[in-house]
Amino acid sequence: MALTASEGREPSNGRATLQDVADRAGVSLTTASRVLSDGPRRVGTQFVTRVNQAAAELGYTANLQARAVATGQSNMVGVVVHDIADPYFSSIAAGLIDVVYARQLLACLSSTSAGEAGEREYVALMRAQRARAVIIIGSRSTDAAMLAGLREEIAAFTGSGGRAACVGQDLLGIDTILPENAASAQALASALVVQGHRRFAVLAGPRDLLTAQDRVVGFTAGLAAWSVDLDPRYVIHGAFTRDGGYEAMSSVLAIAAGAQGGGADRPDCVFAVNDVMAMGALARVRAAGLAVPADIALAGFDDISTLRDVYPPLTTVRLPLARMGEMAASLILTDSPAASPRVVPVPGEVILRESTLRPPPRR
Amino acid sequence: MALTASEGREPSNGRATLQDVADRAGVSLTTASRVLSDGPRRVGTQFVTRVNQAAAELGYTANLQARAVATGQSNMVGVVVHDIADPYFSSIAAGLIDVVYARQLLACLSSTSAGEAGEREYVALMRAQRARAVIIIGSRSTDAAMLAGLREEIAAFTGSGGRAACVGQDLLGIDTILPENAASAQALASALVVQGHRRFAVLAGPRDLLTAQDRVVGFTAGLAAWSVDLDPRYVIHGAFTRDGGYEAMSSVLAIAAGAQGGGADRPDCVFAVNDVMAMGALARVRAAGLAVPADIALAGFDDISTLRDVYPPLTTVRLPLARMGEMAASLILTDSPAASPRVVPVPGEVILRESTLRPPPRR
DNA sequence: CCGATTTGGGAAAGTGCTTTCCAAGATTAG
DNA sequence: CTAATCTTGGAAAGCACTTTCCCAAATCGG
Repeated sequence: MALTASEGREPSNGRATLQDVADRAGVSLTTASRVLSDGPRRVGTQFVTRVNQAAAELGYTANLQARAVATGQSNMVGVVVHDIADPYFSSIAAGLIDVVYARQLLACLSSTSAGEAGEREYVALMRAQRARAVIIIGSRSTDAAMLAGLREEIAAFTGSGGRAACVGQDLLGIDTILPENAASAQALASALVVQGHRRFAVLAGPRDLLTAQDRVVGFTAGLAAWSVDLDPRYVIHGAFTRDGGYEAMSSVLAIAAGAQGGGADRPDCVFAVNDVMAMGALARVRAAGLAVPADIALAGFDDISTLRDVYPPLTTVRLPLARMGEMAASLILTDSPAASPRVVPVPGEVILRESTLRPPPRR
Repeated sequence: MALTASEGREPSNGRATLQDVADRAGVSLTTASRVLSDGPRRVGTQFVTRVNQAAAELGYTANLQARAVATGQSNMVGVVVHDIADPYFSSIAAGLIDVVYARQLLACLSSTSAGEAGEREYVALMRAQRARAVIIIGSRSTDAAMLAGLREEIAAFTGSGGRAACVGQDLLGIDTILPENAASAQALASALVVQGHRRFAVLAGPRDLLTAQDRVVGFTAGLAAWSVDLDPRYVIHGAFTRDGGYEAMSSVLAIAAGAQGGGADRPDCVFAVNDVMAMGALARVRAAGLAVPADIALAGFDDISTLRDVYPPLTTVRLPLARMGEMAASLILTDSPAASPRVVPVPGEVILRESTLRPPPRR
């Protein structure tokens, strides 16, 4: 009783402080700090053990926030993602987080899914947190005002010493991992033409989403290179989601049915600008009583791993998503920022599978 | 020239501090703080405007780390996830992050995928960060030592004022969102028996993963209720992944082929303890030249949204994943911890689709 | 064996913020 | 018209750390 009282109050609330450790070890705050924060300064062995023991007994853990304030540098990396439930984003994020965590840093995710202005807001938050870096994953829209706002916020962030990188479009003037959407879509188009397809439809995603745009443009160029026309009526815009793909496919079928010739005009190959949309389109095709690829061929983009075993196997463009996340993380974790923003192109790989196989000509 | 020099150095490095703002506004640090951190204390209007203007001119943003140190409470919530690229986890995380972010908090994700001791390590990190709460998503293994270590760390965390919750197994003695794995698997088993299936195989996942265990146990119980035997040879353990499902299905086919009767013994229905494994199994079945459900029926668990359009549509158990994430977040964001840990059971819904349809008897 | 250098502990000054406490001036009540 | 209360600005004391600076003791070279 008397002993515990005189020994000074151990913080039973659980929040042991460095001072508590120092007191218990009978050393100065300074010494305790030196022992527990592996700095360059050496401390005598008997003190080291005493401090360590005291820390262990008190269950002490350094307050990293306070440390960050004192040292002026934090261990936080912000990750801006539209929708972490989307396999595209979550795959990239997974690669990213692995690298970040391996470097003893802390990855904080935003969910911008709700508000679109959320990106900017989150970067601002990261600045307030004095985060070490921020990584923005995902496609930029073409909304100039929003883009300008985001750029401004990023400038403020980097201006106050933070690093920034982006996976997607090279629009922010920062280090960027840039999937070659257009080139890959073009290659895909070529491959499909070679397979024998001629009448195409494109489920083009949102009109203002650059990634989607690039893929459409590349695809169109690929067709053009083979002198294959793409009927503009068959470029259907919609959401970048499963339902978007479903709806857009509905439109394709409706247009085909409405055209003279009673459907003879129907495209023989549909390109959905991402795999998730392709799945929606597939569902719609089946709902119409048609089969892929027998009645209509279908191709996607991204090669989402969860969808690699679907039937029919989906022709698509493989992007090394996890690798892209790792690359982004590596970019901002290099010692010093490059003089000018680096842009790392990431090629996609056309993967031809059954979903675009030309059916043998009917006898 | 003279002016700028005499006015005092504006921090051109971008890191404006509250003191800078106060100086520029010609007020005390205290007043600036009161204006910029909406406390209860009122400040005269002319000072408010002056401080705000100064802050705007300097591009000042409060250092949240410092604020956290000063106030003693942070805005961080740690989320422990095995593999964010797994749609099961990412769906839960999405719901979680939405709620967390809506409450102006910061969600930090771990990636435990690498090391299994990572969970404990991350909780420790969260304690060091003085995080407000930690949420552990995912199945616990039965490794007693590891579990004890994690519990210990969580105790330290809650002991120092943090909140903790868990989505998955009720093993940590904290608030838990508990999917009714066993009951749902049991219901699934019943439904499958009603559909006419009799000879079952179970792709059981890792032996030491409780979620997997529960599903197996529930499924077995469901069969037993109908006096349907489950041949123990057909309970195949393996990884909780697509490849695990593929391998396990290989074993099933091998056993069936090896049995006397030349495959007549083959199960007519296979239950994979999660959807991702079911996809792997599906791939294996197809590789064997068999069809689902014509030759063999297949059921999964989770109803992963990305897989809702696969062919054949997968019989499964739907868990409201995003909702579960939201619930978990809500649990730890309530004002005060409950006296005893709350356990919120979440029922699953059996969803019968084509993958388990009994083929019409052959003529 | 003595001056020069190293070693290592501690006091104190930051780090960027909040919050308590104090003291003037402005209101209000009686 | 004075005493009692509000207001409201600022000085200073935290918060939990790191780090600089100082100084005593120990080591070392010649």
